[in-house]
Amino acid sequence: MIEREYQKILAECALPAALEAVGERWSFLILRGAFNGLSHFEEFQSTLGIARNILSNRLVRLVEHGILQRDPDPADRRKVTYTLTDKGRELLPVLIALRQWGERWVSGVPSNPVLVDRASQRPIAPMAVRAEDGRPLSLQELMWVDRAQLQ
Amino acid sequence: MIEREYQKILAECALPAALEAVGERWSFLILRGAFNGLSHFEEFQSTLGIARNILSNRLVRLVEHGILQRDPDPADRRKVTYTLTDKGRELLPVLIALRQWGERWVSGVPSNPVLVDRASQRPIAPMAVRAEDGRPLSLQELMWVDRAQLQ
DNA sequence: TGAGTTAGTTGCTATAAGCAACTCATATGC
DNA sequence: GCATATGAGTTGCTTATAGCAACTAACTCA
Repeated sequence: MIEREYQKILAECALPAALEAVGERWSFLILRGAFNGLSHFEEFQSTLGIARNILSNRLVRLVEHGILQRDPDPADRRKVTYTLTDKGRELLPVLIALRQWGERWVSGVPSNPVLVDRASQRPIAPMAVRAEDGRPLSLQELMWVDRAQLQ
Repeated sequence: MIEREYQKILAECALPAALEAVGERWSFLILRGAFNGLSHFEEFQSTLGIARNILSNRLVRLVEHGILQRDPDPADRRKVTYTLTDKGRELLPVLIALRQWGERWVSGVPSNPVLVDRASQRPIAPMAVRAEDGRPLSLQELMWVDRAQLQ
């Protein structure tokens, strides 16, 4: 494959765009905190142990990208709540996939708490690349196809 | 929820461990390149436009973490090939989830090339958190449960 | 009114990223 | 066999990002 083709492949991929929004250090950990119920500056700061100026900067950026929403608390005007937007909530598959990978290949120990299906009370399935019908696919069952090639 | 509990929740999560391995700038883009067939230093460098010293450092770290494998080419002793290990290949769900999120929420345009099921020649399903039986679950259908609580 | 809380900001230092030029071992063409 | 090119880095220097400690300003609560 010639280099020109690589350039094209990699230029038409949304991964760099995604990383631009959430690829900085601490961003994922702040989002994990938000998924676990953190919502105030001091909560994020003391729980994550992140430097205050960095946290401030990251929160501004996540809000600018529409991933978190910043709302002054009307009841206590010192307080500000940061909550996930739809855009932010849709990052859950990314966080869970990374966490499961870390669990299996890095830390080696099961994480806690566990995300469970409310109905069955059973833990969620491992994140996997799947066919339209939901069947998990291995790398051998996958191939890259140029969009234009798709009938 | 008191702060002590947050500390515990976040300490028992494998996400920080995962980020330690692949959370640095460029790591994901290097891995994306590897999934797309890049294997040589000069290929990564010219395709990604990454500084040579940073690329060198990132490749060393990914090899140290067992995510890439470094092999001198016996046919041309100047060349070295970097290939994904099983540990590296299992990061595909993370990369795909991020790419799909970026596609939907940041770039707004479909990425190319597309990952398809070799059998059906149809694109893969969107990455989602799913129940054991493969059913996609929304955030409302999910809850965090302490591991010890599980029957 | 005075102490404590919340969400930051400021100034300074340390670590990481980026750039250009260079090295060194090999390969290739004449 | 020698000049030239290639592949995989390394070195030195500059710029950007992260981390730390101390400070501020608005507000709350006793």
